[in-house]
Parts: sequence; C-alpha cells; structure tokens
Amino acid sequence: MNIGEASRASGVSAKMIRHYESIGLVPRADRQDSGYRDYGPEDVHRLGFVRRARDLGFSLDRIRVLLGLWGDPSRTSSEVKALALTHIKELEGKARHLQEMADVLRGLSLACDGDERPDCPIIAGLEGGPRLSSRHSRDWPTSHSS
Amino acid sequence: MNIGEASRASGVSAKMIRHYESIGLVPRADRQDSGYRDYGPEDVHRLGFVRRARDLGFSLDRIRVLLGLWGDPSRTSSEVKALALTHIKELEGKARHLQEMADVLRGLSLACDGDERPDCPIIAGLEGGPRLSSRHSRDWPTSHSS
DNA sequence: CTGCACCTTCCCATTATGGGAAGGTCAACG
DNA sequence: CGTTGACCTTCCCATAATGGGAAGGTGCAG
Repeated sequence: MNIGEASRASGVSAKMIRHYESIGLVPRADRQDSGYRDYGPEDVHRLGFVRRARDLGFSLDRIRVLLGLWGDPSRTSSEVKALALTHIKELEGKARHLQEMADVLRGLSLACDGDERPDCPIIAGLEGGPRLSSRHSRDWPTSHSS
Repeated sequence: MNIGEASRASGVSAKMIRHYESIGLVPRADRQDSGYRDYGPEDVHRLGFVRRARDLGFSLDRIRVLLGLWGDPSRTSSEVKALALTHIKELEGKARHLQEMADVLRGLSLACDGDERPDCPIIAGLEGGPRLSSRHSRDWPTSHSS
C-alpha cells in the first residue's frame, strides 16, 4: 500500500512516516517500481505502535528503545516497566510544574479586581518585589518597617 | 552596565537578552562607545518582568502583550486578568493532559509484573488492541462473546 | 491525452534556548 | 608597553516534533 493509505491506517501523517524513516526510527520502506514507498500490515502495525507511544508522551528517542524492546524476544518486562515508570515520573513532574504555575497565577488573579482601573496585582507580581509563590497574599511581606 | 551584569541582575541569560532585543520584545539597548550594550535599572527591571512572566509559563508573544499592558497607563485590570485567566486555562489543560497520559501508563504499569519474563501489558497496550484510556482494566472489554 | 489525486525530495518555519567560532574591548599586572 | 584573561560583538548551528509548500514524477479514469 502507498504511504497515504498507511497513514490513514496507522494514524501517522505521511510527513511523519517519512520523517521517522529518515531518522531511522522505522526501517526504510520497500519501494514499488514507481519509486513510491510500499507498506505492509506489519509496517502499519509498527507505525500504530509509534503513534500510541507518542500519544502517551514518549519522545522519539524513547520510542526507539521501546521498539527495540518490542522486537526483542529476550526482553524482560521489568525493563519495559522501568522505562514506563521513569516516563510516568517525568510526565507527573511536568504536570506538577504546570499546575504550580497555574496556582501562582490564580493567586494573583484572585487578588485582581478585574475592573476598569489599571491597578493590578498580576502586573505587580510580575514586576518584581516578593518572589512569586503559591502562598496567600498575607504571606507576602511587602516590607518590614520594623 | 554591561550585558553580563544586566544578566546577573535580571536572571535572564545574555544570550536571551540579545535574542529578546532581536525580536523586538525589549527595546534596542543603548550602546557604549565600545559598541557594548549599555543597560540601566529600568532595563533590568523590564528584563526581570520578562523572566518572571516566563517563569509562569507565558510565551514570548504573550509577554509582548503583557509588556504593552504594563507600560500602558490606560490599561484596565480586567484586560490583564482576562489574559491571565486564559493562560491559567491553558496551563491547567496541559497539566491535565500530561496527567492523563501518566494515568494511562500507570494503569498499564500496574498490570505489568516487571519480572524477567517478556510478557508485558505495557508493550501490549502500545501494540494496539483496545484504545488506550485511563479506565481500569475491568472496563476494557477485550471482546463481547455475547 | 488530459486532469486529478497521489507520490517524490528538498527547503523553510515553528518555540525558546544554548553552544561555539572568530574577532574586538577593557582592565590589570608585570 | 605588552600580554593575558574576562568580557563583549555578530553569525551560524542545534535542539524536538511537526507542518507547509514548491517543483516535479506517477497512476488511473474519463
């Protein structure tokens, strides 16, 4: 089958299929006489694997490893699991980081009237002064006059 | 002051300061006779603003808008707040997405023995079959024999 | 034979950041 | 004065993953 059909069948864009081939993530596809790439069910299967791994946030580099494990009959499930757990930690670390940023910003936003006047704690927070944290405003000692 | 000092004072790398200038995010810096860029307290202040906005996950494009609002005496805090709330939604959306991926993977990992044998639900999950979801395994109807 | 859909390769753009080269400036030290 | 080392300049390249689009070849249907 042509690349377009393989793309539809696997959910990977033709552009990306070519790219994955160019970086050696997937083997070079066979060619028809026309020069068109030629894919079989196994290729589509592999591309689907890659797509699902991408959907779970794995980097192409890590997918390379996963593909190796996939095709390795002597793999151990502990290798796979270790890779997965590492990835889970990274995902959750990033999720936490994003949520922390959101929380800080929400704290500033709660203090912002959101009216027609220019005064705005959000701008003030960005402007400097106390480090941005997720704590409440009463924990922001703007100055210690003592 | 030289760019190095401005960098240390603002927490923005010299490389990035030049970059921000090149894309017009911050005004072109004055030059000393030597050709060195020359920064004043106000410049450092602005760079600090940019850094803190970056720390909260704002894109440079949005920081451009924030800087505009910052310097606009006729801004309304509602404009700022709206921008912030939009950004919060995006951050939380991304955080949720990452967490969902982690949850799916954790589901697969829990089912994986992690021993010396090759059998691995994680690999099987990537390989295809039922769509990857965050549901429990008892919610994965592999087949309906009825 | 024409037209349209599809394929090929190649280059460019994105986002934010950094590495590094080649060369100019400055200050200090001997 | 001369050298050295820290600092500055600009310019190009790289990253990760994806897409846009151009220029040109292929295949099939009418």
